Amino acid sequence: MTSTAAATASRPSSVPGAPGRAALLRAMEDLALEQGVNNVGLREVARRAGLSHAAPTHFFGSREGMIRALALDGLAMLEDELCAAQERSAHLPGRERLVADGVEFVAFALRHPAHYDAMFRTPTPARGDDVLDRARLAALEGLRALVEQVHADGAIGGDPETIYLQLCAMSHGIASLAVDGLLHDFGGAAGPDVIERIIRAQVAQLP
Amino acid sequence: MTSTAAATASRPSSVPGAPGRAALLRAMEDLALEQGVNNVGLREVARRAGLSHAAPTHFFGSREGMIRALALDGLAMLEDELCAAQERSAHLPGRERLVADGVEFVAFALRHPAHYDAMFRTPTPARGDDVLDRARLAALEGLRALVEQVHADGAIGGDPETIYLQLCAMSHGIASLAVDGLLHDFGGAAGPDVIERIIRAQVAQLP
DNA sequence: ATCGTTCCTTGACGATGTCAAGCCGTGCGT
DNA sequence: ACGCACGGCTTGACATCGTCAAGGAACGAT
Repeated sequence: MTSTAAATASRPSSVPGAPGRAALLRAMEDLALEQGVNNVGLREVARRAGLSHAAPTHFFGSREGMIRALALDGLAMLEDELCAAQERSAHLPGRERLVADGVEFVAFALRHPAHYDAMFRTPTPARGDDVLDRARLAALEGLRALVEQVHADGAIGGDPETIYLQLCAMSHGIASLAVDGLLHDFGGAAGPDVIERIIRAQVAQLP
Repeated sequence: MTSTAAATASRPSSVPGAPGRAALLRAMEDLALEQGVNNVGLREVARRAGLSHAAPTHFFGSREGMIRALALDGLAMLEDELCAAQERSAHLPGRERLVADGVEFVAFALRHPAHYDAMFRTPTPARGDDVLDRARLAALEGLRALVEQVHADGAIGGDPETIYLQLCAMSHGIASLAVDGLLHDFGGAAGPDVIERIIRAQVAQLP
């Protein structure tokens, strides 16, 4: 029950029980990609999903609830995709696995900017929401475990906790800049492979 | 001279020509601190500033223009404060100066979260705005120059461009997480000095 | 045939962003 | 002294928005 309930709670877009709900989430993602998450309007989402103007409020309770739903959706996706990336790179040496995880994290943000915004860059629904906090922790648990394992294997030294935070901060920083189109600003003459270059440099420097 | 002219141009809130404008900017900062930048409403700002409901549109043209004004205001402040921090730490060894600059950057974000949001975390007015882009570059020029100087002094090795980007990404990442209250989530048992600890670790690892 | 659920709509409310038009004091030219 | 342009702001109106209460249609179970 718990697993089904959790899956249902965190990925409501895939349950067939409420067709309109999934349509709304899809429409919202489209709109968020076009005009940014905090410019999406409930009524426009409903219009695009072919439903009445109050359908979003019905399903999500409020505008904030709708963004929250997108965030939970995205966090479940990120958890899956980071896990898959780890399996894909399981045969590589320790530091390469860290690079792969970091690159995958930023790539996810660029692949799903609307989701990423809702997940980590929309301060409003972030405060005191246990479900959301837990989902965020769960999505990153893989990275944390990887750091500890690579550390245990002796491929890196130092304090694993600090290193995990460094990687989180750096990945989130690059992802945020990239999603906002600010990397080019900051980077000046930076090519398209800046992201991997920075992450690689970062991991190479670890003690 | 340049500093005065730049401050006047980029900090219109301080010119006495339009008393209402400064009052609006102040009211907006207050409101943004309470409910987040993208939840501030023009009418509520006007109300709090004691002006009519259309005063903000008169001065800033639009909601987006008002956020842009807050961003420019903040960028000028950041430029000044980073510069001051550099002078304060000019006598320290190279790496310590990098730490001081990074810590000051994040401290600024925590001291002025509303400004920081408008400056670096509000994607809407960021696209294709030369003035804003230029102001962002100018605000960070000090950090870039510092990295190059410390590199020229031989205190760090590697590619200064990459290192500058690393520091930017990391600082922005920490600042974003901290402003959103997510650092505690990610950090688990992290104390209040996490920020300096991460930055210090980062700088210590530089080649 | 009636009940209960699920899924959604209708209608209304106050509040918002934006635009056009106008008001009013200060300073300046004449 | 007088007009007059200009900066600084207001008034009023409009479409649109988020939210809420109430209700209805489809549909399986009883």
